[in-house]
Parts: sequence; structure tokens; C-alpha cells
Amino acid sequence: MVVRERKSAAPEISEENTRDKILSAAGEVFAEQGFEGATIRAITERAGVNVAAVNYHFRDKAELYTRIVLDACSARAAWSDVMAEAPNSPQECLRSLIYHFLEYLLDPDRPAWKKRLMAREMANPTGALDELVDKNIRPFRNEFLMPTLRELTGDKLSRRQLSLIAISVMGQCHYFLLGQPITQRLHPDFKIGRAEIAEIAEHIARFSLAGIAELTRTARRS
Amino acid sequence: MVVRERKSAAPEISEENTRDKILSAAGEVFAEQGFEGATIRAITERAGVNVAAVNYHFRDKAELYTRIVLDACSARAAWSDVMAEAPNSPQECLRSLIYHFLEYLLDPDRPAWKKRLMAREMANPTGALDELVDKNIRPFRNEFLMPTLRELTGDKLSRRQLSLIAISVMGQCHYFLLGQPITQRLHPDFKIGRAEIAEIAEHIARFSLAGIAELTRTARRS
Amino acid sequence: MVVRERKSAAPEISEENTRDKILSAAGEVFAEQGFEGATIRAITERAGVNVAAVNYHFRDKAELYTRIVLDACSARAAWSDVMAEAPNSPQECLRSLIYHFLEYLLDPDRPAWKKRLMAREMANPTGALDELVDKNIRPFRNEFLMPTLRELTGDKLSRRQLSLIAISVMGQCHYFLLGQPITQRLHPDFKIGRAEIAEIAEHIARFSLAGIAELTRTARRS
Amino acid sequence: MVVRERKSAAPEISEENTRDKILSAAGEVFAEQGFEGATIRAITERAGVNVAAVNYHFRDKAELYTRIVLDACSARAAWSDVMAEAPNSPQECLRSLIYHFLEYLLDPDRPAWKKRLMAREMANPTGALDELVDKNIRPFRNEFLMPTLRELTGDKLSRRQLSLIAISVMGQCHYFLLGQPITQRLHPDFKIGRAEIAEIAEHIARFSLAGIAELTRTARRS
DNA sequence: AATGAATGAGCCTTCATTCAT
DNA sequence: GATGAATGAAGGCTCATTCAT
Repeated sequence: MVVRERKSAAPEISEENTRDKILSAAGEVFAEQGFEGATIRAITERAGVNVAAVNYHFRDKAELYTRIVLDACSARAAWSDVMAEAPNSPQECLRSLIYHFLEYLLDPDRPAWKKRLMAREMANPTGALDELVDKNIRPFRNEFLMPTLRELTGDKLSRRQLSLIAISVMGQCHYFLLGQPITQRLHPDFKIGRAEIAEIAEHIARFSLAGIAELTRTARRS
Repeated sequence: MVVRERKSAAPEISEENTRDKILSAAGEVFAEQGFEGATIRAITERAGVNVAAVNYHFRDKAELYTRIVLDACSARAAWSDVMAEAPNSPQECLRSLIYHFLEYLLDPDRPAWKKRLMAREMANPTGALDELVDKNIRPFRNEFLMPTLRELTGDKLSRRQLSLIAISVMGQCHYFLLGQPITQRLHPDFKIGRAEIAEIAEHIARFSLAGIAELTRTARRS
Repeated sequence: MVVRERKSAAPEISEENTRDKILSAAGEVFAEQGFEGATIRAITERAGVNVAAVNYHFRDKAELYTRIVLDACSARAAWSDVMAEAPNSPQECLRSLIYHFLEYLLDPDRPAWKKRLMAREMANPTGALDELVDKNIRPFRNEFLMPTLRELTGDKLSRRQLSLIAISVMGQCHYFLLGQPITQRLHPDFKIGRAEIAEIAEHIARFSLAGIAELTRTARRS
Repeated sequence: MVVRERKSAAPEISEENTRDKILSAAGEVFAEQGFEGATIRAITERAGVNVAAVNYHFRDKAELYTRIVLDACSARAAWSDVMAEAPNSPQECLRSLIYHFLEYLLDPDRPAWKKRLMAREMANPTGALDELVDKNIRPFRNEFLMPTLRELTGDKLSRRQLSLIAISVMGQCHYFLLGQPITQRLHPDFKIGRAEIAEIAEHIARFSLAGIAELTRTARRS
């Protein structure tokens, strides 16, 4: 379809090579259609390359998919860097954690298909999820969220209760990504931009801090 | 379309008719493989019936899928019936709502594939989600959850704030279904039985009531 | 779509490429079985190529059929070229027209299946007939036959009468193609070769010129 | 679809039985779609009967088709009856023959699908044509048309020439049936009712009588 | 006589992949 | 590195037919 003519002897720098063109196109298509629904032809056509190119550059359709999902789900930066300037108070710390976790999930600067793909992978794991959890989610929980929660609750709560609280916090955040098909239907005019992320983070933080405080208070009584 | 009455004198328990055999088999296959991944042949083979049977009893692969998803996602009873014995205090009412919503999502008596399928459809909508939201989710939110939240907060909060609270509540619940692939990886020994549903519901209720109270209190001050 | 150039040094005569193999085979099969009766498998098997080849080179079974029918029905050359050396007298002109029209329909050098296919399409239109009429039949009638008839009749006859005469002339010719199943049964030993075409054309010409003259004469009297 | 209730104990006379309903419906469907294109389901649905009824009353789809084609192609009455009042002059006789042959082919009182089916069978014989030719066409030609032509031409013409004349006459007539797809495209507003049949017959008669006379005259000279 | 359910064969099409260049 | 052509394996669906009632 799209014929490209090489006119200059010197290879043009701005011209994406076939491999990259495939990666971009495949990300969108996989995000829209899922692994089974996407076809190699749809990908190569959108990329403007030959059908055989996928099998040439990547071994497989599956191989290409894995490569793309892993890239889409990898964190921007290590949590420790993001959290560097975290304030002293555990309340502020949780607020910051929630904000950055939300931003990790919903960052409007990231191409939409990456978020879509991550949501897809979370609901329907194909193997990339293990790596995603190991590299991003579990460190966030174990090294940042849980310590903060412990600090907030003293040693009043059992591990089980702490876990439930962690789930409550992360669940509220994740829901904005995973539950999007539902929330979009319930609130059709609810858009998520940079401002909304801040608003939502503030809401979740206050909501959760109150819940944590309450659970801690009642635990003290028992 | 196809109405069937069993009039045979001897009640044959183990004998299913073709239509039902297809429904059972298709549910599992769709849950395992998704709509695109499932093949009619896989379904009919597992059901032990002819390939053409799907086309005869249901019009389409898509029609069969829709029928199954809607059935898998439909609430056992109308929310109004479930809520009949709801107590007077709005706090208890919210507690009850959360419990029943969680039970709707996680009911251990339901075959596992139904929950899997519901999660799949929510993360990866195919058209059946619209009906699912219209019939189950939206009524729950608009006719039960929101009124209770309004009662709990008086008229102190804006619609936006109420919506965020509703999302926080539903998000915590939904996360136990949608986020299962993640929670299973984070807490490998976390099983969800009848007892856990009660425990989780109680946790979410207390956590959320505190959050609601706090947001209401701070709103009053302004 | 698919442009192909043979650049190989050795002119391989017997080797056809896949596309051409399909065209040959499909022509015969369609002529024998009709569009509905023919199966892609029958075509590809006879062509000795893969089933998917039809879909690759032509989009559809329907597309392939259309392509073949249009090719089978297209005149060897434009009528204007054929008529270049037409003589001056309108009588001779009509004679020539009839001959060339008959030759277009019955040309013994054309593979028999092309004629069969043309007859089939004329009796059982599938959409290709529209184009066939527009490109071949209507120009012949409007630009060549009708002017000649007008010249032969002066302005003595109404449009309706001229149309009927045109139908009489074309009907006699067409009948040798369309009515072949009947004429073969009535005259089993009636073969149509190059000589017969000339004989038939001469017959139709003399028969028709007399009819035209008679109709013109009686019209003059009124 | 169409549920029919038997209310009266006595079988109603006006109610077509299943067999007849199939015959009516099948005629139309076969005429529209051809043998291969028609489906048993289309027929039984139009007839308002069960799918299995065709195989029950007729053995086959093929059997049903044959039955219908034979019926559609059978002549209304024997030619000898139709020709009873034929006038003495051979000219008038030919005129009458042409009219009745045209009427046989185009009779507006006959359901349109019968004509369509006959045309289909003539262009694309499936076996019923043999009987059609034997019973209707050949007798017309041999016992009525040829004798009249012989009378008109004396013994001036060879058998071959007489045959060609017969073909010219019958071809003009047949073309109004077989060539309808073409004539409709060339003359979109050309309808064939009872009046047109008379007009066409008169035209063909005068046209042909002149042709015959001319061929006879020139033959005499040689 | 008539029917709803069920069947197996087969059709068109599409897909991921490979081959020759 | 990159491509157009070609392939075999299914896949969804439809069809004529038969079975049990």
C-alpha cells in the first residue's frame, strides 16, 4: 500500500526503521484488539511494512506481544527515585505514595494504548504480569506502602488487617485503571487528565487516612 | 426462541439436552480462552455435540457468548429483594450494601468460570457489558448506594465528591474481582470463601464509613 | 493490484504463474457449474494451487468470477476498429455489422467455456452483465446498429419500430448463443465453425434487409 | 413462523396442503435463485412449513426441482388445438403461429416465475429441457412451422436454408424470453403485456414474411 | 402427515507463517 | 534487511438431510 522511496544515499536519521514501526503499530493494535483479536496483517498495514516483517524481526506473533507488553508495563523510574523528596509525616508520605501510584497507573503523558494494554494484562495475564508485579507492584507495596501503613498504625493491627488496608488503598487506585470500562459507562463525562489525577489522589488519601485512623482507634480499644 | 418442556415421566437428572450441554461447555471455554480465543469446535467437542448445534440453538458464536456472559453476570436476585431486610441506620445499610455487592461479585457457590468471565468482560468489554451495567451495576449505584451515601453525608458534599466516594466504595469491592491476578501474586495464600467475604465486607464498611465521616466533617467546616 | 513482470532470460512457455493458473481453471469451472455451483476448492485443485491463493490474488470468489466473466465477454477489439473498413452502402454496412457481432458471440477461436460463460451470464445475470452491456452491447446498438438502421429506413419509422427491428436483428444473432441448448436438440449435427458463421451472417443479413425494406415500404404508404 | 391452527374437525377445502404450499414457494425461489442458489430453508420458510417437509414429500431438493421445472415448461394445450382455427393462407398461418408461439413463451397470465424458470432451464439445461423440447418445441417446429415455411417457399430452398429461416423466426421469438436480461438493460421501460405480444407478433410476422419472400425470390433466380 | 432437533459434510475465508528473491 | 507470493491449517457458518416423535 504505502510505497516508500529511498531517495538519498545517506540513511535518514528521522526515518524509523521497520522494527520500530512495527513496535509502535503493534502496541496500538494489541491494546485495541487483544492478542487473539489482533492480526499480523492489521499490524503490518498500520506500520506500513511487509507482512513478513513481523516474523522476520520477531520470531512470532507471541514474541512480539510479549516484548510489547513488557515494555508497556515497565515503570518509568524506580520508586525510590520518585519518593526521594517524600516529606516526613507519614500522612504526607501516604498522600505522596497514592499520588505517585496513581500517576504510574494513569499518567496522561503515556500513550493511551500502554495503559489499556496494562489493564488488559492485569485482568487477563499472559505471563508478562509476573514481571510487572515483581518489578513494580510488589516493591511499591512492600518497601513503601506497608512501612508507611505500619508507621500510621503503630503496632496496633495484625498483618492481616494491614494487608486489607493496603488492598483498600491500592484497590481504590487500581480501580481507576481496571474499572474504566465500568466507570466510563456510569460517568460518561469523567475524563482523567493531570488535574483529575491530583484531585483523585487527594480524595483517596483523605478517605483512606480516615479509614486507617478509625481502624487503628478501634483496634486500640480491643 | 427455543422453548422446551420436559414432560417425561422419569426425571432424568444426569441427562442434559443439547442446548444446556452447550451452555455449560461454552461457559468454561469462554472463561478460559476469551471470546476470540475460544473456538466453536472446542466448545462443541467439550459438550459432546455437533458443531452445527451452536448455530442451531444460538444464532452465532457472538450470540452464544452474550447469552452466557449475561447469565454469568446477572445477580441472583433483584437488589430490591436483597435489600428488603435492610436495617434503619444508614451505617448498617451501607454495611449491608457492601456485603451483598461483594457477595454478588465473589459468591463462592457460583462456578469459578462465571467469575472469571465477569472479570474478563469488565476488563475487556464486548457489548454485553452495556447490558450488565444497565441491569446490575447502575441500579445498585443509583438506587441504593447513592441514596445511602446522601443520607450519610447530609447535603454537605457536592455531586462530584459523592461520586468519588461511590467510586471508592465500589472500587474496593470490584478490586477483589478485577485485581485478582494481582492480589493472588501479592498474597498467594489469600483464598476467598464465604467467611472471607464477610470479613472483607466488614473491613470495607468500617474503612469507608470512617472515610465518609471524615469527608463530611471537613466539608462542614468550610 | 498485482503487477507482474517476467524478466527471466529463458522464456518459459509452459510455466504459468499462480494467478494465471487460477484464471484458466476458474473459467472452466464457472462455465461448467455456474457461480453458485462452483467451489473454490474445485477451482484451486484443477489449477494445482493452494485454496488460499484465490483469496490472495482476487479478493473473493465473487471478485474472481466478475473478473473472469468480464474478460470472457469482452470484445477482442473495439467496435470502432472492427468497423473501420466498413463499406459505404448501408446494406453492406449492416451485413458487416451482423457478421462481426456474430463473430463476437461465436468466435470458434475462443475457448468454448468463454462462450458458455457468456451465455450463462446473459441468462442468469450476476452483476457482471451490467458492465458487459455497457461496454459491448449498448455501444454496438446505439453507435453502430441504430445509425445504420436509420440510414436504411430514412425517417419513415417511429423509434419504437426501429427498436423492434434492432431487436429482430440482434435476437437472431443472440439466439445462436443463448438458444444453443435448444438448437442443439433440434439440429444435433449443427456445428458452428468459421464457415458457418459466415453462412449464418449472410442469411441473417439478407433475411433482415428484406424485412427492413418491407417495413420501410409499407410505412411510406401510410 | 406462521402458525396455523386447525379449528374445524372437517378439513377445510380452501386450505392448501403442505405439498402444494411447497410447490408454490419453491417455484418462486428456484426462479429467483436458481437450483444451487435456492435453499430448502428459504423455500420452506416462504411456504410456512417445516424444513423437513421437502424431504418428506419429495425425496430430494433435486427431485422437487425437477418436478417444478417440468410443470413450469409444459405447454398449456396441444399446438393442434391452438391452431385449430388457423386460416388458409400460409401468410396468415405463419402470423398465427408466431403469435401463439410468442404467447406460449410470454403469456402474461402465467406466473412470472414460470417464465423465468423456463428461460433459466433453456440457458442452463438440467434435464428437464429434453422433455420440454420433445413435447413443445420440436412439434411446433416440425409439424407446424416447417410445413408452413415449405408452403411459403415452394420447393425453391434447400433444407439447410429452410432450417435457417426457421431459426430466424424462432430466434426472434425466443429472444424476448431468453434475452430479457439484455433487453431490459437496453430498453428499461419495455414492458411485455398482452398488447405488446400482439404488437411484437405482428412485427415479427411482417419482418419474417418479407425475409422469406426475398430468400425465395433470389433462390428462384439461381 | 408433519415437525423440531440434531447431524456431518463442506464452503468461503482468514490467519500466521515460510519461501524465494 | 526486506519483500511479495504462496501455503496449510483452521475457523465460523450454512446446507441438505435424517431421526425421534
